[in-house]
Amino acid sequence: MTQTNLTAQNITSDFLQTLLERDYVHQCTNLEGLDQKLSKGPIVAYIGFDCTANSLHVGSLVQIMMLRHLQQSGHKPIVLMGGGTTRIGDPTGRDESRKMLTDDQIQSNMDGIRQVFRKFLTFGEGTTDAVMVNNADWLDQLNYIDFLRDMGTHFTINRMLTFESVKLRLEREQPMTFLEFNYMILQAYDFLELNRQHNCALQIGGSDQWGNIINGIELTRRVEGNEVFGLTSPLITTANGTKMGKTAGGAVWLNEDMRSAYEYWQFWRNTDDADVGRFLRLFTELPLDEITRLEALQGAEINDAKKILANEATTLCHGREAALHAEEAARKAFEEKSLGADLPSTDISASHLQEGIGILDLYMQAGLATSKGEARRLINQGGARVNDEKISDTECVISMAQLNDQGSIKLSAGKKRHILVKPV
RNA sequence: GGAGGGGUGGCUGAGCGGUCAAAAGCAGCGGACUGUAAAUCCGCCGACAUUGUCUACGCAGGUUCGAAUCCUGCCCCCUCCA
Repeated sequence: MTQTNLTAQNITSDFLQTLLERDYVHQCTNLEGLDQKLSKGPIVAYIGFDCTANSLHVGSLVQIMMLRHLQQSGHKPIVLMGGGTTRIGDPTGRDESRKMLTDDQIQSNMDGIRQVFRKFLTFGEGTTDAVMVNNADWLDQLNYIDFLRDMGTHFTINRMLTFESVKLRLEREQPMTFLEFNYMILQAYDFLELNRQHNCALQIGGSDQWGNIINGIELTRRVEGNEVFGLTSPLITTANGTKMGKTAGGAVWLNEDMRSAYEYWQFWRNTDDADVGRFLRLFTELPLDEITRLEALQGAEINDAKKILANEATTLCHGREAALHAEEAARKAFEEKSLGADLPSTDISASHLQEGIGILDLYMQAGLATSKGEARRLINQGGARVNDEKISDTECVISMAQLNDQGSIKLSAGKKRHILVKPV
């Protein structure tokens, strides 16, 4: 289980070639072996996803993109939904056990996540079509004693205690329950099961999954005598050291009903200068020479590269049309400082507006402030604008009179947050 | 079961009878500077109400003119011992 020298030299498979060139690879259990296998013909590979929320966010995007590249290289991706393991909770990187989710919550989360994958992968019955499976299908039926006898013998406590996820908890003297301790065994069993059912030969995951992946590989070898592989991606951080994907409004969700295409576009548009090249490689499919050119842009010109990054990334997730809309809305809002009909909008009762709505309430209804106090602060500090006119009176009333020609009112909070209020 | 330590605002973490809506840092928000970047600087940062009211320091009571701070009971967490 040695870590191989990670260079694109001597690599013959398209898939690994792409991954290495674009910096997707952190560690691989056996790069040469995997390369050979990939070169001989289509293989099946999987990535597991938790069902802890009803959408994935950009934190999972590297994983998703790897599956996409896999499929485009002529291999078969399996999206493993952790319907069963989500009931346990992965202790990796956590100090506390996860709160329990009900089966209903898990089910509805899975439904939401499924929507995301349709955008990035082609599903179906063909050899390279993606499939989605749920580990609850096999985990839920396990018989405890049988499972212990069949699988338990392949794991030693001695070794399990050396895994990072366990060791850290123990060292930090944070309690780890037996339930969580079993997580790695169940995840290992997933790999074995997928190898049996689908001849799956590769598990991909984030670098924090290394230990879990190793366990699956070893279990599969011991039980089936099959050699399977593991590959991890680096943890993606931003230039200023924070985990990528966290933003003012919380997680950057991939489902459009949780994060509009406009906001998604804006997220990429606001990428740190230093991250532009790396993100273009990871999150777009532009050719490498084009990326090299873009990331070399200096000063304000790098904004052009950011727009391309935003367009490409948004296209992958929400479609070309939505991306262009978002770009146009942004152009109007930031470059022309005009109203921007494509900005996100919110509805408001027309009769309410007839009577007039206090500016503070309006900001709250538009979601630009969470309390009147916050709205008041915004106004007092000069960050509030209605139709691009600064508001200084916290008591002013907004009515139909403020409607612009498009029949809406543009509300701004600061320089970046804009929303159109439309009477209904 | 025994001994000790602790539960404070989104987080970290001070306060240990009034001057505490509660230090400090982080996060967040606004402004300036810029390139819708970074760094930096300034301001704000419980709620409602035009400076007063209400809600807040694990939960429930009590002492006091007055408690996050003292007392009682309960819940939860941690450490050590058996």
